[in-house]
Amino acid sequence: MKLSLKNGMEINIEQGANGFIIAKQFDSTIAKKIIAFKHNGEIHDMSDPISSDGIIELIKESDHEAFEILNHSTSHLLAQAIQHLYKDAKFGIGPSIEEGFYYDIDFKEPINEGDFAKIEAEMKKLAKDNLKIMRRELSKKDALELFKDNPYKVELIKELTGKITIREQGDFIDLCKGIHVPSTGYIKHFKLLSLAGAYWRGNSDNKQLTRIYGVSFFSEEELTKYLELIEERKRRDHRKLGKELGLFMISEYGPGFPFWLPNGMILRNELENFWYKRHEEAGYVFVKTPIMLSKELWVTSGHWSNYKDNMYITKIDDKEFAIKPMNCPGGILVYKNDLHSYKDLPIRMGELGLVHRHEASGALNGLFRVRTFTQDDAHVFCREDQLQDEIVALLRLFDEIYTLFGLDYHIELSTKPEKGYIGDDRIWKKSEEILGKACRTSGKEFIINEGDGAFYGPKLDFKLRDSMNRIWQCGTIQLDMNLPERFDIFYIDNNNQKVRPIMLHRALFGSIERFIGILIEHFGGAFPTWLSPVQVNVLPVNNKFHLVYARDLVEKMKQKGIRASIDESEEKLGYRLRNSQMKKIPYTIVIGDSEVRDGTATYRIFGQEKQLTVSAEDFIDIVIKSIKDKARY
RNA sequence: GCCGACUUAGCUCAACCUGGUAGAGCAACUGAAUCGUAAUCAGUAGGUUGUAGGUUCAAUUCCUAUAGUCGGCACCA
Repeated sequence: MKLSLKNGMEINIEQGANGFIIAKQFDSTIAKKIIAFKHNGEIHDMSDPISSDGIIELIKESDHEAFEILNHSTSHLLAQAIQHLYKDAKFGIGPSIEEGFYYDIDFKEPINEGDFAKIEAEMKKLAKDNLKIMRRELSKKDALELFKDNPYKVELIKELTGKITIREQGDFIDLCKGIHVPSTGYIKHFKLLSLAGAYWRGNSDNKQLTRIYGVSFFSEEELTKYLELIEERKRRDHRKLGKELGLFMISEYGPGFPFWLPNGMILRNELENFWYKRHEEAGYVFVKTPIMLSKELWVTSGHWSNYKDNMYITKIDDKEFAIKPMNCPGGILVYKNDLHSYKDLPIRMGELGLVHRHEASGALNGLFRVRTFTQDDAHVFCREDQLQDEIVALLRLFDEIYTLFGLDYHIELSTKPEKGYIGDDRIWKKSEEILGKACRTSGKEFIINEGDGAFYGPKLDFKLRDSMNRIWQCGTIQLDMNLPERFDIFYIDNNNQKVRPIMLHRALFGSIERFIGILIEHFGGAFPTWLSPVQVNVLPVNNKFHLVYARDLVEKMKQKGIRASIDESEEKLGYRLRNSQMKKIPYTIVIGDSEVRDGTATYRIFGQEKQLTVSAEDFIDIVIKSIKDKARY
């Protein structure tokens, strides 16, 4: 049978026992590298039956789809090896994921990472056997019979309709409609990475299975590269760098409650000052609301009924109070403190608000997930006719600031949840449209996250991608249809009528703590000059002859607002230079005979070996410009 | 909260499997060396091995509990 390839070529396909085998006429080297194929847009196994019309696109090793197919196949190989080594193991599911694969397995006896070596060895053996991966279809009844000893597969089969697809490789059979490589021989370069508990079907009421994570590549180089990436992530871990650079600490006396150390405070203050300045320019006013407010307020806002268990509660004179988990009710009280005319709107009310949330102990993670953090919050109260412009302005501001840090991002529009939401459908639909339209007006692409909105309104979430290719949710723009109603806020329109304003919640960094954590990892601790705790480090070659000039230079820099330090220790220059580099100080300058004689400074920038000599004044100007431009260096 | 692992000097690690009261490097301190771009040399000090129990003649080591941390899961207004 002949089919046309996407490039116009015609290829022969042959009907085999399981369907069709493609590309007989390709020479063996090319054919080997074809993993699967797309037919009319759908991905198929080499053994999938297809109709004889349509266009075929071959999926080769280099395609991302092939990576997914390989990893999914590797998860089956893992399961087969486990089946050989642990007779009582029962299998859940084993999909491919963004960076590899996992398989959820119910072990009779717990295993640990020490067992990986022998599992990998068994996998290698099975891969070497080059078992053909076969597809078969069964009736539901036969499938239930086949998997009768496995309650997990039985549960899955019961929910399926029509023919049940299974995969067979040697003595291993799995329920699976996914796409696979033609045989286990394709699986050569893989590694088991970690072990974790995971609830069956993601539901915490269910039993926890053991999840084994791994990753698989088509070449040893790719695997090595990936393992190096993991190492690099560990080197850049904000918890490690935070300790090394003296930015923050977490004491066992306060799990989830970070301490800010002197260097971290400098960074944080710079960030906050910048935030205030930029928002002031954007027409914001600022408030600070109390971190503890009475229970009634939280009952009114609805937080008491929704989040009581995650709030810290205390008593004052027998009256219940709660530490705020959000800033909005405080912001609303400020709004209600005045009567507002339609001419006053929009009111953009910013607050770096300290909030506390009782997060589950297992959720805590450095600065990324803490129990107390500062939201760079703002509440925008506006008229309906102003909403669109407000959102467009926010999109611009967010874009400007994320770009400043060199952070790529994408936007997700989260829409009305299935249930538990408030407000009527018409307003939801309209709000969702406005959010989408604002994105399009700003030329921002977005993807829709169906049903993922907050119960009180739809939102735009900003997901940042750091230099390590990981994604973090930071910014958010949320429409609130709940609080204005609950607190009965209004403005007076031009007919002297009370009108409910629209309320937007928005955060750009999300949490200052988390954002700094991201920055630490994104920059690997080597911050742009304006954020660096120490911006210039001065090394006199010899304390006898060069100290006076060096101190004088440091003093001059300090007067210009540069954070300069001097290393006067009686150590060799190489030693002090090394220390300076380890602290990732942007500029290190060396002062010796020639600098003192000529009134110059010889400097090198962090991470570079090049040395430059300029006049002391020029050097100061270079640093000041770097700070002012918020440039990397 | 759940599953698994881990916790030894300020930091990074060793000794634990097979019980006999802990070692190294860096940092700190003292001294010598005064040196031009990523670690000069020598010496000193530093630990009731996370905490609480238990087993044992003897526990850093084995057992139990507990706290914290890490990898995930669940959660994330």
